[in-house]
Amino acid sequence: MKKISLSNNCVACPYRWKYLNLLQDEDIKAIQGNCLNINFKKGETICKQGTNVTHALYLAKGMVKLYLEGKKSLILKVIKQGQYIDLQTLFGDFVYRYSVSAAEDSMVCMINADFFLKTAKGNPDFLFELTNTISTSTNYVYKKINDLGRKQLRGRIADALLYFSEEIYESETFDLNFTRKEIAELSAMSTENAVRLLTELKKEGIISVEGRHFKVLQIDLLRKISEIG
Amino acid sequence: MKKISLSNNCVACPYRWKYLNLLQDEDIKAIQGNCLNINFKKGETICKQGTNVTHALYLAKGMVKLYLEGKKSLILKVIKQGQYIDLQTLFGDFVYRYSVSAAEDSMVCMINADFFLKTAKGNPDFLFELTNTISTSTNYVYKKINDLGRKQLRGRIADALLYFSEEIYESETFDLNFTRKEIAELSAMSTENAVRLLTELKKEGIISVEGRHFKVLQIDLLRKISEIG
DNA sequence: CGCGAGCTTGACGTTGTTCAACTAGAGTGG
DNA sequence: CCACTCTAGTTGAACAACGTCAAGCTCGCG
Repeated sequence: MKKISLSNNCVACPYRWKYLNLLQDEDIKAIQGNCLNINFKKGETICKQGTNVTHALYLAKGMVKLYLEGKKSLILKVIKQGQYIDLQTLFGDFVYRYSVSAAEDSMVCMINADFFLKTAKGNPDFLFELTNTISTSTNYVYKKINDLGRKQLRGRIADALLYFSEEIYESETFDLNFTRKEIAELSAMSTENAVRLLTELKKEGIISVEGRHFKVLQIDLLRKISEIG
Repeated sequence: MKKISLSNNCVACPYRWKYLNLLQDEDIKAIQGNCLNINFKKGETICKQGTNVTHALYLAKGMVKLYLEGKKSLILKVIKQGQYIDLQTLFGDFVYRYSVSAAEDSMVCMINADFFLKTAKGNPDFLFELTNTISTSTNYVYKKINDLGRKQLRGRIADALLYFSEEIYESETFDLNFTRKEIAELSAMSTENAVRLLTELKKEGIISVEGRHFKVLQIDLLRKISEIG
């Protein structure tokens, strides 16, 4: 069951977006009046591919995954707290190109879409940072195309490990909250091959794996594997 | 040899961006003073992966391809006249993630990057449309990931044909100005397989092909092939 | 007429998926 | 506390998908 509540103090919120301060306090308070806080448990769906955007979604706490649905899923990326989830949809054609679900218990701020866009339009500096955010995220997607379109399995699993280590957990050791199946979906391969390649990398001493506990031992080699594909 | 000239009448330019009119004439004239027109012959490189953005690039006339370099190229997309080429780089981290070259003789307007950004920031409505443009283009890239990450060759070649027919040439018959190798690079497959699949689709009566002259005969079937992957 | 680039086809080897079987651990109900 | 079941993870073997190699073909151009 989701716990829903009205936002009560966006101005002083410790989880607020780092560029929210580009707005005047009165604008922030107005947003607050149009904002709901919703709690999602791990695994719950936050938004669904093919539906229309009605709110700007800001991930205040937790972690979510963006993925494409179909016979088999493809995980586009993982988003950590402190980021918007759906800006390019909000500023695009309002149709979600992907689904989003909680990778751990998460809290999402839902801000009325029209109101959010109006506020953005009235605050160029704020809008400018939103635009930068969208652009940076687009560039990530280009990298993803490069990875999927031109690398073999070994390169792709290396990409996934580097992604977790460098982007998501920001540490050479991490406790992954994703299954082998999800690693495979992130790398666009079968679960079996993801497993095989992980044990291979483990045997070669490039990583160590114990269940969900990972450690990158030779990051240079991992980068090289990623490069040569 | 490139023909370079100063822009001389952006206000009345028949090739100008459809949302340029959101700027005041004085702003447009200021842009004009910071804008060069450059002609590229087919095949010439317009910008190079890994380099820094110094200008906003607007494709006034012609057609270009965006592609990732490497041992083998991967064509991300084709851009037709009337669109900006590098907005997400300009608003991102200023490093080109892809190379661009002319698919036919083209004219590009190069507007000083700092000046362009400053102007955008000072004109929220204009900036808003730029943001929308970037967002829409991001959504296209998600589709591309879906195509490359989850479909087999047959689905991917169908995607390429639909892309040319529906997005680029906007006609069921078209004279392609790309080689078989480039079709393959757009679909992330070997040239040989691109050829094989095209003749296959031809034999099945789904398309007709004579050299570079294409005709989509059964678009429903093509869409179905694209869907099932 | 000869040359080279783009195109085409078949044979073959590699890469990656699918299927099937098995293990370990976590939760459940008697 | 012990069967029972369910899910995640693992491994091997068969099979399909795809790329590479080699050869030949066509057409435009010098």
